[in-house]
Amino acid sequence: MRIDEDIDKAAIRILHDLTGLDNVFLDQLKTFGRVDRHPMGRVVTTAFYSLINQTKYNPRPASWAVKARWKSLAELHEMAFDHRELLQTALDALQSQVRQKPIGFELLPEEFTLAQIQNLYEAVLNTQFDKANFRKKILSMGVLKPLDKTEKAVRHRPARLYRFDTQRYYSLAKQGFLFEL
Amino acid sequence: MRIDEDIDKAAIRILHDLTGLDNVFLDQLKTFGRVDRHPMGRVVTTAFYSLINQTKYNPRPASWAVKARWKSLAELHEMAFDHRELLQTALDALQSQVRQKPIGFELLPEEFTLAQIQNLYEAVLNTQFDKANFRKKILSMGVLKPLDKTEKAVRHRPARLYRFDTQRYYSLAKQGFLFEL
DNA sequence: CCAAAAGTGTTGTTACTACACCCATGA
DNA sequence: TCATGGGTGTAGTAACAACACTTTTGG
Repeated sequence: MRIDEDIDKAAIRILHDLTGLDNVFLDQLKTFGRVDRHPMGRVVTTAFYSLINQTKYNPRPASWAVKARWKSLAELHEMAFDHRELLQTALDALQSQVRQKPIGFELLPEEFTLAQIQNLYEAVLNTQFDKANFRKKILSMGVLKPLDKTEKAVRHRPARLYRFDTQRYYSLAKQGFLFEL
Repeated sequence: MRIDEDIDKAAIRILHDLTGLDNVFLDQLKTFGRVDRHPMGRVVTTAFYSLINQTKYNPRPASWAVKARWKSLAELHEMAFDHRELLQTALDALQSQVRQKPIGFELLPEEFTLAQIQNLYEAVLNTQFDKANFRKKILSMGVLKPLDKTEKAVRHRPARLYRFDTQRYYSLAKQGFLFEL
């Protein structure tokens, strides 16, 4: 972080410099400050995590970060320093946040099917949901706006598309409504 | 924080130096790093919050912090710098944490009555609960160990005392059980 | 017509709410 | 014996889980 830069701004800038990404969900996670966490000396790191929709955003790694690319969790092997711990903290935070705030939609296209949300939640929470019950629950929250559109070119009945209704969510939230999957 | 000191250790030390308190619940909250948050220059603060049981711990303010004392929220007026924001962040975190982790018991004596827990939750969450339903719910979690003791010297039917069963909580938590008020 | 996934309805069970009531104690 | 809070039971309702079933598309 620069001497004349807010910490949040620094996180945005660093993510942008590394990947070219901008205007993405970014949330402060935790500050890691064990004395021995870096072999070269004292380094205190405030970690942030971001949720990025691969269909909407195209990462362009900086020249000094050419090896930056998408990896599945399974692909990750050794990580530097205590970065495995940082990652685990982020995953825990994600699992806990995704159940009480509608941040899951950050990972979906603007328009999505109910099956896509369900798959997302099943992946993030590492569980299985009953299709009928899941859609009843998520629709009953009233924050999904059904569109007059369907999927195209699938070899089965095409699914209706939905949009997350931000306006509606905030007006409900103001009245004490809790998003809770 | 000292150059050779873990950030968590620093928080423990500072709390101890200021108040004499030791071995209390202490959790990292968030790191505040706006450029303009301190008029004297750039200050980045990692805030922690602590839950302290007044009946168990006796704060002894350091000589250079003689004005340190307990204040109710209502008593708080102006606070320095962005400390009002820090406090609000802590309160929000407390409300959200207390509903999903059994940290409320940090604020109670070792042995407590069900009415005490209920009062605590009502105060923290700023709500009211039905007595019968609240006790059914909290008892059904199975993490309260009933004692063969009751209150003394009350001019009504004395209430049974309970203890939070840490062992049991951890063994349940390992099986995926979620504390949720 | 078939396979595949979308989408709906029903039924039984569990959890929650509201509220009435009894109990034990000190004054 | 009264006031006060401790403690319990029940009935109605809402939420949830399981599962069977119908619908619509492409091949």
